[in-house]
Amino acid sequence: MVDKKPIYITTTLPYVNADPHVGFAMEIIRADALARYYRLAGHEVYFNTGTDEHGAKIYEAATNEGVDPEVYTDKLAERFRALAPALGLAANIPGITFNFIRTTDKDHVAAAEEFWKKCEAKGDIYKKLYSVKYCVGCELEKTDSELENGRCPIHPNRELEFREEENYFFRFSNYTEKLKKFYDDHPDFVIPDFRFNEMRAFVGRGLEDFSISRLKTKMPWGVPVPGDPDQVMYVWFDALVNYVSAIGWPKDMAKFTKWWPVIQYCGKDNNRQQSAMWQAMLMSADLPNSEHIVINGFINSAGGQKMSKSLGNVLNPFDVIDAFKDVTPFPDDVLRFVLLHDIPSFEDGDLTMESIKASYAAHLQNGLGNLTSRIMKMATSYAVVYTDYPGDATVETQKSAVVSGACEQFDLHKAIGEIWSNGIGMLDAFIQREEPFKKIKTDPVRAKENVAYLLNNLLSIAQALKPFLPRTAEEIGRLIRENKMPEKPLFARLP
RNA sequence: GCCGGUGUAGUUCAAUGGUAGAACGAGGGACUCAUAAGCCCUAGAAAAAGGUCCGAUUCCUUUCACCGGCACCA
Repeated sequence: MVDKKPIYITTTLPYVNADPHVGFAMEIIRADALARYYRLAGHEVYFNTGTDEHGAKIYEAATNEGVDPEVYTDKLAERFRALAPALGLAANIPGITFNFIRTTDKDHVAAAEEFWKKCEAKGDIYKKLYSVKYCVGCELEKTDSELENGRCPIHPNRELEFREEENYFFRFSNYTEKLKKFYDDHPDFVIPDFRFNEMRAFVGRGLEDFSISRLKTKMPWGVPVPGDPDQVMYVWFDALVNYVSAIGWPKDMAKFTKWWPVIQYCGKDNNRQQSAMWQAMLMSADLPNSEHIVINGFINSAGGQKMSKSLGNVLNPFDVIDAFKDVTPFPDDVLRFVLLHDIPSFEDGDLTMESIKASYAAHLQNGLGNLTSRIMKMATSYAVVYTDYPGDATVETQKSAVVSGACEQFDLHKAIGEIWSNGIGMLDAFIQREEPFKKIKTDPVRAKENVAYLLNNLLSIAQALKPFLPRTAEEIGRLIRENKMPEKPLFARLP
């Protein structure tokens, strides 16, 4: 067997100041589906996810609860760790190394410090006095984007104070030309192309240095800055390093070299950090750049309305799974299905509990589930087992080429859509056209050939579905192998 | 404001300089292997105005609407 290139896929690390939301569930499910796809294609795969645990917001939240940040983050990290079993992630698949990193892990902290030193040795880190805008009314620092007409929108009658603070900065400005060249040399670096264009425009305007540390007296919850006990790293700097520390950098360079570079999934609000800032940091540390940055859109509520707590339209991934637990043994696959099938790969999409139920009924209950039952009913009744069927190699090859082509372009929405439009629908039509259930009385030989053909194709659908709906695909495969009807409907009607 | 994008059936999307396709939803029909599922049929669409062209949904211009980006929120 030819050794295929090892594949390293990572999600961003969600900030643990809130429970997992459906947008992150989508990100991690897409990354998981891609990981499974590459594994099935014969690659060894490293799958990384985890939690980003430093920074002011977490420090404040912990303080408000009156607990140490360590205690607070330990609790929240477990909530995110629980996503793996709940979402059917590939945590125990041979050939896929599942890694859950916390930015508070000892190795990660050491890696962040080492990374800092590399950038510093390069001359890309310097200390600078700069002024932050401070609203006395809010008792908070304000960024320019938070201001209206140079004033705090909550306290427009108060003058902003300018407070001086000394922080470390990263010489992002050194990398304007290098990033431009890198982008030009890697025309598929950011996916989709319109997100890449945004980055080209951003870098094209010229880059400003950004701050990468905070005063420890104000915010102690961070990785210490090497050689300066008064400062901790700003959470971005430390968190981004996880993509290399997760695969052993710098202490296990053999492991690092095996897996790097990485395919990174992230939301559209993370484009700049991943595609520009992190890439400049890698250049500074003399490490090769990432391989691809894949940018997801957001999930909105009905009519494209943003989800927000105040509107009460926030969709919780665990609620979705819960809503289907009584009608199917695979409620996690229902969530995976709607996130992959109903949301465009690169644009924003809408999702509500109502739309999920409609999609479930149309595609899983009346589609895949029903098709499996009707085929397996005939297969068991006529004693047709799954070996020695005639097959239709041409059609199958074309279909799988479309699916795998779409996967390799990160268009998982297109890939799973193809399985429904050119797989399931065609088999239902075939049954209607050939009527093997009638033919069995007049021409049993032909009828059994028809059923064998159906079994063959149902199996190929199950194979194609493995990256997307792993448990369902496995169950359909089992039914075919063991020549059994489903004991209960795979996807029963909702009450 | 500047830059980029989008505007096609009730909804989500597709293709195309020459008859605009599909899926979901809606209405109807014949069947029965199946989860009253599935199959077949039907209805239903180019934001507005101008230009180029024999011919424009497609190319160009303008208007309108919506979306994204324009750095320290992770």
